[in-house]
Amino acid sequence: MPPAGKGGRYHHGDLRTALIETAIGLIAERGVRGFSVAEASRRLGVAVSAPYSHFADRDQLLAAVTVLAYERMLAEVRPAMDGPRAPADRLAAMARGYVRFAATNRPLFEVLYEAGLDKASHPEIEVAEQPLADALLDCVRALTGSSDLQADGLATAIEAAARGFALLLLDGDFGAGPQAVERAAEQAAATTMALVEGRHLLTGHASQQPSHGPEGAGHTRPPAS
Amino acid sequence: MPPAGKGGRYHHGDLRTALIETAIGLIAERGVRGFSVAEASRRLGVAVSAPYSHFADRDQLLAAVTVLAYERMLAEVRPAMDGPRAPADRLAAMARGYVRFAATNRPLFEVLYEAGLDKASHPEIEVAEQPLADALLDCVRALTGSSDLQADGLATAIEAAARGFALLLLDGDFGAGPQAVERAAEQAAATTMALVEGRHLLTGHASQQPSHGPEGAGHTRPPAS
DNA sequence: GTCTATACCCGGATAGAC
DNA sequence: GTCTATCCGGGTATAGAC
Repeated sequence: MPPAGKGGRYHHGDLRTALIETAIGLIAERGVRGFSVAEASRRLGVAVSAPYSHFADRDQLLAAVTVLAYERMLAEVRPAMDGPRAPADRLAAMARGYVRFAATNRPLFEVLYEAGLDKASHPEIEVAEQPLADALLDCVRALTGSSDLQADGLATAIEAAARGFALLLLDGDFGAGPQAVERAAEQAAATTMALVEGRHLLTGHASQQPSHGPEGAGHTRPPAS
Repeated sequence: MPPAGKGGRYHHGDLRTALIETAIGLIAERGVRGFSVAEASRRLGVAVSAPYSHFADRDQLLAAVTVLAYERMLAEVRPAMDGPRAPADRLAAMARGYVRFAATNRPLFEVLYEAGLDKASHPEIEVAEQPLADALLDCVRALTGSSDLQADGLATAIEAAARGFALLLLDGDFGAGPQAVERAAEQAAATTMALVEGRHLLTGHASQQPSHGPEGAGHTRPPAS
């Protein structure tokens, strides 16, 4: 998205898009918590009030970034599913892609889990998330046959491991640089293969029915929205 | 600790400790990002400046909470290591304990990974962290014999998976309530067993030598400190 | 050790002109 | 759609009195 129209003037260009891009850069530098609409405005040379013509509030802007993040992640992971490989290899490739995505799109990965958005108030996010979840489940089911119980357990274990590897990588536990990324990605892939091999041990199931209701215990926190 | 009416200064036996406890409660309600020294002071009925007699700044207070978090986590995980079980079972029990700790000490778990503290400026944190890392490695090595390469790979995979399960649980992906905690903990344990079984596939190694140096790539972010 | 008071900075969000 | 101006709230941290 080049600054549309009049050379570099956002005033009549696509400020909405520019805000999203700038937000990503800002998050890369300061983290989601350090992101502010005011600072984004300053960087774009517009008034601090300008963004509010495009987003109702700060959270709406972050939600838009989140949707973009899921789209890009899907783009990074999808190639893994289209190869003619065996299901197990496809799963390993998805894990690899997930970790690579986290490393090469740090701010986008970060916004997914640290924006603190209330999913109920931002339905677009769940929509954008769905294809990824489906892709994983499809792939797992191709492997476990009709055993839905085992499929859920395996899918959750793979998801947990991949996310864990991504976080360890971003925390610097693998060192820095491109080799670190590849080490982490390969290890995530290998872990996935190991989980596939030992999948007979994973009988548990993760999520309930989408029972969106106020439930029993746990201290829940009021959403940031 | 009710604010003694008005204007009356009243003496805590130990404001420092009270601040740490209050911080935990505050983090439970608002998250690390929502924690502020000012609010903690208000809750304790002391002046906003009082905490600065005990902590140089906000980060020092959070660092103290972090140290406490590692101590409590160690207390929750250690029993898993003392049982007379086989190494594999001990590892599974550690994973189970880790997930349970995350669920029953949410704010402490949160502060570990979201406080955004610069570890270099808070050496106490690394000290408190060490026993945990050692415990895991010892346990893994009892299993893999002298193959340090495989030991590292397995330890990292277990750590990644456990952390992933803990996060999925806290995100609500397992539902709510005590049964959700147990489901997640059991699945983390089962996943650990599966990883042990398939450990021959995990050859990668995670962290370099503790080469604490400014390294190559990656966009690092200036510490919050 | 704790108080009062203060200086200073930042962010979100709105009203109304253009 | 964007600007200017403004209100409002919040946090960090320090100085100096008690």
